[in-house]
Amino acid sequence: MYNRIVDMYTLSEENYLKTIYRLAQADGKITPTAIAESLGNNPASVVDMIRKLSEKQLIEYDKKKGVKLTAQGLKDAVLIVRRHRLWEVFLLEKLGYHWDEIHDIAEELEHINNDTLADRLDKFLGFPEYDPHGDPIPKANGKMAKPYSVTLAAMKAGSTCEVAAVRDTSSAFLQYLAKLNIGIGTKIQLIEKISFDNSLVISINGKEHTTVSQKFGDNILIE
Amino acid sequence: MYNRIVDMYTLSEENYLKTIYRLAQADGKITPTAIAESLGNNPASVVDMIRKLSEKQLIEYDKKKGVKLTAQGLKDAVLIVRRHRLWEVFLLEKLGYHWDEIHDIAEELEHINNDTLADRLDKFLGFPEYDPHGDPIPKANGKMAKPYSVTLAAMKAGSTCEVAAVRDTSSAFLQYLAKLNIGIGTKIQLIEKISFDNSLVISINGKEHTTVSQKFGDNILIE
DNA sequence: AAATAAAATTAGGTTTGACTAATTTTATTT
DNA sequence: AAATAAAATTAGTCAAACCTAATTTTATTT
Ligand SMILES: [Mn+2]
Ligand SMILES: [Mn+2]
Ligand SMILES: [Mn+2]
Ligand SMILES: [Mn+2]
Repeated sequence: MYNRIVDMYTLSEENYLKTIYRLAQADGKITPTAIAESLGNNPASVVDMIRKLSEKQLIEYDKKKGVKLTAQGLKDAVLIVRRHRLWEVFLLEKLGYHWDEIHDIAEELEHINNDTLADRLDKFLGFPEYDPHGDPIPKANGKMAKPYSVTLAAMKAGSTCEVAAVRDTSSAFLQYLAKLNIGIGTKIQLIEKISFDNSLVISINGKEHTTVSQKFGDNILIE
Repeated sequence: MYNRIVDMYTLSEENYLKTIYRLAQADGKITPTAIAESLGNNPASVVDMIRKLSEKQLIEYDKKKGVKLTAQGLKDAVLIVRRHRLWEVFLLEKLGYHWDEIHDIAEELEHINNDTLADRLDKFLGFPEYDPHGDPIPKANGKMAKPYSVTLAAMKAGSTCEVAAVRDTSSAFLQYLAKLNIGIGTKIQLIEKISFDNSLVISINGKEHTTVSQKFGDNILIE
């Protein structure tokens, strides 16, 4: 049995695959508009690419069900995500970048492909399980740990948790976290939920209380 | 005084700059045909790009004198070369690639740019002076050691040398060298030059004699 | 100096992946 | 159910970076 010849996708095709993969992690159907927003492209352009990727059998598009990755598309998307997250670990751990600087560089590095590059990098980094934002790194076979999914905002008042991952990886959010001294592994106690607007009063690493928004709490994933 | 906004060149522009830089190291004028051959493109396409790069003031083209990099073009080309050679060191030393596998991957990595990436990589690698093929690595300011230029073929019979660099970095040549147990630092004694075709009878690391072609000798640079 | 060959250039075309503007389809309000 | 709004799609355009084929310029032979 012959394997498809894969992995000679264009940069754009790869970015679309990865975006569709990411949108598929959330709930709801994947529409041209959603993809367009996510990539900062025009929906008309997305429709073109949907056609192209459908012809290549990497996705299936049904008006009702939206866009879905095929088995092949999923396999390929996961490998791009693997490369992205491995490079993020490299940039942070080996080159000393801060966690708010690595995403954009990894966005380019992820497209460099070579039979063994990801696997060698993986080995060099000591086979990390999670990237610097707490996202699981797919193994060469596509398997990976289940992503964290419980948010700080969903916790009940009084309980304590440990930060496992961040959902939003924008500089704005990550720099705000840095200012608050919050990183992966930080212990947070939820003191009180303000019922008016769901603001959260928290204690960071046992320090004095701080108030953060619901949006903030929605973007912190806990163990 | 304002600096030009640089470093947002396309992949193609960067590859042209680097090729022109490389051709400038050799002697003779740089013609559209030479660039075309070097890049595997059609001369007509090269003429297009010569126009584009001229407009951007990265090169100057004179029918008589051929293509020349401007001060700005040279500066930028050298930084691309810097990235290329640093990544080659990384791939060999950190990821364990063989020296005949690294060029093609570096050919892609060199285009990834970020204010501090090259400098951080440089530091991480311990500020290497030479890449795995013996080519000097430009510093952030553009300065670099003088490239090796004396060839094995130019040596006089009887003398001994140490391999400092290879001129040809094709897999074919590098694998041949590996088979002969020749690498950077290998000691070679030139036993005899066959006057008929300039073949070279050499002794590698003091071992028994081997005969190699003039072309071979032209592509080995010595200390 | 002609003739010929080689190199450079022009003209026109293709593909990829964007775009805008117009239209059609689908969903939401009233 | 009609009206309206939103989303999806089509049609046509554009720039980048390549190409081929034809032409012009330059270099080399005879
Ligand atoms: Mn990307
Ligand atoms: Mn990440
Ligand atoms: Mn390159
Ligand atoms: Mn090299």
